[in-house]
Amino acid sequence: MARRFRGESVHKVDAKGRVSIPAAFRRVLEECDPDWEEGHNPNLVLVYGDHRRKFIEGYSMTSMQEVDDKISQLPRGSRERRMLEQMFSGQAVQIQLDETGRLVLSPKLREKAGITGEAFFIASGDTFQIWDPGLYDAHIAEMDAWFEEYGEDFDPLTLLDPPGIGG
Amino acid sequence: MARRFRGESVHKVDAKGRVSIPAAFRRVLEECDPDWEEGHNPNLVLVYGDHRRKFIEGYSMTSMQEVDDKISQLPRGSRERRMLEQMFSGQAVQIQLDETGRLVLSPKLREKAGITGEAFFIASGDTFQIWDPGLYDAHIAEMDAWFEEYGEDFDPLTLLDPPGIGG
DNA sequence: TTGTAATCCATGATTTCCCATGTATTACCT
DNA sequence: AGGTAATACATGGGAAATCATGGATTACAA
Repeated sequence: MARRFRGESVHKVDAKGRVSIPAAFRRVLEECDPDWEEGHNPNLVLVYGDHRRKFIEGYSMTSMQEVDDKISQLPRGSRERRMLEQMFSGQAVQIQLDETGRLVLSPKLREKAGITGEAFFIASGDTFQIWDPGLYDAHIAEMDAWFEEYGEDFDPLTLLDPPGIGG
Repeated sequence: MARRFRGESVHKVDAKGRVSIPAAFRRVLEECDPDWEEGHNPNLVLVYGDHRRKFIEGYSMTSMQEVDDKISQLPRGSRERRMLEQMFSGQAVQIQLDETGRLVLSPKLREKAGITGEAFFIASGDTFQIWDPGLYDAHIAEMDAWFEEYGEDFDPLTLLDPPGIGG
């Protein structure tokens, strides 16, 4: 697995749909784009297909490649494969960052994710997510509620070694 | 498990948020950064987590890798995994020490940990923690109170071999 | 030609880098 | 052992590069 994204931040979305992506994310995209070279702009893939998810998912070229490889190992014509191909091929766009590290979220993408004036970026392993800040807050609140079930001073690290899974 | 951090100390935080980290910690970070080489500066990951966490946790690259690996073994999309990715990818930053062994705590990080003019560093196994000195004192007091429950002459080493858990 | 989109330029705010200094430690020599 | 030189550290200040963002300009296509 290539370098991972880290961090979270909010950026303005202007009238043209332009948004800066976190500078730290650019470094990862550059490293993970086999075609990238110094002085040029890295490519990435935005996946918006899953209608149950209210955010856009950003893939570096190498992590997209990993997904593609896995998909092509599924039996041709299988329901699973067709579904995944639709999502990662059809309902996704490959784009290139511009000179100043911005990308353009088309009206369709913005509409899908409910993004208007601001976009919230958050790393998630080898991908990152783009949310409407308000929707993300709601999402967090949900997570928190679930979290509370574990008690006040619960340490998430204990989730790393779930009982019953030999480590 | 790679080399462990040892020791504790207090360092000034300047107006730009720069702090020296304990020199001994640097040696560990260097050894535990696969990309590090003599004359360069080691990388590390700071995890600041959510509002419940009143300190910043520093990971060497290898110990972060261990956590990442464990996370990627959890089922994709499970709440546990999402929770952990949020914390270790989203609420974390990868940074590099500067030439003089300092790192920069961004305003967000300082605010999260309540750090102002000074930062307290303390080793904790294969990670270390960064606290506001005052909050750390309070934390210690709490720990002490809990410790008392075990009785005055309790030996902490006995915690290493808890009854009922085969070693 | 008239909107739409991709480029190019501009700028204030941050962040990084580079240099400087005083002090504490260690190494070394006599 | 005592003194001195040589490092390694902790900390500060300013210059330079990067970033986030807005506006204008040019290229394109309906």
